[in-house]
Amino acid sequence: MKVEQRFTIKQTAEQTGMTEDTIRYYEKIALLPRAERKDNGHRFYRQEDIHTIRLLACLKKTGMPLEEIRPFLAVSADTDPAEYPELVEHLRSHRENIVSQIASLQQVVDFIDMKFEEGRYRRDCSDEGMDGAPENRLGESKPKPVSPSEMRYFSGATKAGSPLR
Amino acid sequence: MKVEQRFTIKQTAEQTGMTEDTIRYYEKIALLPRAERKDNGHRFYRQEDIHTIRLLACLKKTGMPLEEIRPFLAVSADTDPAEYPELVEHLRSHRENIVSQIASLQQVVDFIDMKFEEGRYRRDCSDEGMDGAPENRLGESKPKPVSPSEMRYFSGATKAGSPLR
DNA sequence: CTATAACTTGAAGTCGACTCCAAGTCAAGG
DNA sequence: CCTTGACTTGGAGTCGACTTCAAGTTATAG
Repeated sequence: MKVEQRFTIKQTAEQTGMTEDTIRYYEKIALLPRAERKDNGHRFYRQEDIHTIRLLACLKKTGMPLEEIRPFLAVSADTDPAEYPELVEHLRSHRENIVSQIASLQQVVDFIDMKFEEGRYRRDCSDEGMDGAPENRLGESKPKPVSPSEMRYFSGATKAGSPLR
Repeated sequence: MKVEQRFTIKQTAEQTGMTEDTIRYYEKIALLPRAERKDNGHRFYRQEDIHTIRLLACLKKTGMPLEEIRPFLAVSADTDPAEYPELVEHLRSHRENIVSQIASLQQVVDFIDMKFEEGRYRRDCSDEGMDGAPENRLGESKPKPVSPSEMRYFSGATKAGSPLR
C-alpha cells in the first residue's frame, strides 16, 4: 500500500478540468481550503481533494454561483448532511432549481427538435411552462419528438395563418 | 378584430420576466432589433416580440451566453431553419450541449438525493461521467433514486475505512 | 401650473469569475 | 555557471452581463 498519492496543481488541474489559476483563485477566495504544501512551498493535493474539486466543477456546470457552492462543499466529504440542518434546506431548494432548470433545458431541446422536424412552429418557453404534472421525458435519440401533453407553442405572428391560437 | 395589441416596455418586462433595463440593454447591443417607437419616442412591442424575448429568456436560463443566443434569435420566428444551414449546425451542437448539461444536472440531483437517502456516500460527477450510451433518466418525484447503470460515486478519503477503492 | 410617473438617451459603474502579470524560489540538465 | 520549467505570491486587468445615473421629454391628475 502506497503512502497516499500526491498530485501537483498541474495534475490536479488536468484531472478536474480546471486551470491551475482557477484552482489557486478558489483557494484565494477560500472556496477551497488552503492546500497543503511540500517543503518547497508547492501545493499538493490528495485524491480526496480531487473529488472535492470535481464536485465543485460539477456544481459550477449547473450554473450555481460560487458563493452558493461554498456551503455545499462543506458537506461534500463524508459528512452526514443531517448534521447540518441548515444546509439540508439549501440542498433541497437547489435540487428544485435544478429540476426546473432541467425542464427549461428540455424545452429548448424540444424546441430545437421541432425546428429540425417541421421547421415552422414555435414553442412557448415561458417560466411557468411546466406547471401541473411535469411529466418527465428525456429523449436522447433524435427521432423522439415532443410529448403531446400540455404544451404551448410559439404562437402568434405566424404570417401564413396558424390553425390554432 | 383588434388592430394588434401593443405593449409598453414595462408590460413587456412583466410578461417576460426581464427588467426594462435589460430589455433596453439587449436592444443597445443589438441582440434584439430596435423596437418600434410611438410618436412620443416610447418603445412598443407586439405579441411577436414578446415571444422572441421569451425565447431569449429561455435560452439564457440554459446558460447560453448572449453572443451565442444572437444567431439563435434570427431563426426564432417563423423562419424555416433549413434556410440557414449555418445555423442548423449551431442548433445541433447546442442541443448536444444541453443534453449533456441535463446529464450533469441530473448527476447533481442524484447526488443530492443520495445525500438525503443515505447521508453517507459520495457520488462521482466527472466530466466523462456519461460516456458510452447516455441512458436517459429523469425522475421528477423524489422517491426515484439513482439509476444503477454505470455510475461512479464519490469514493476515496472516507475517513472511516471505505470498502472499495 | 406643478408635480408625478413613465418613458427616452448615453455614459459610467458594479459584480462575479476568472486571467494575466511581475517578481521571486527551487530543482534538474547541459 | 546559466537556463528551463514548475511552481510561489499579491495585485492588476479583463470580460460578460447587467445596473445605475444624470438629464431630458411627454402625458396625466389635481
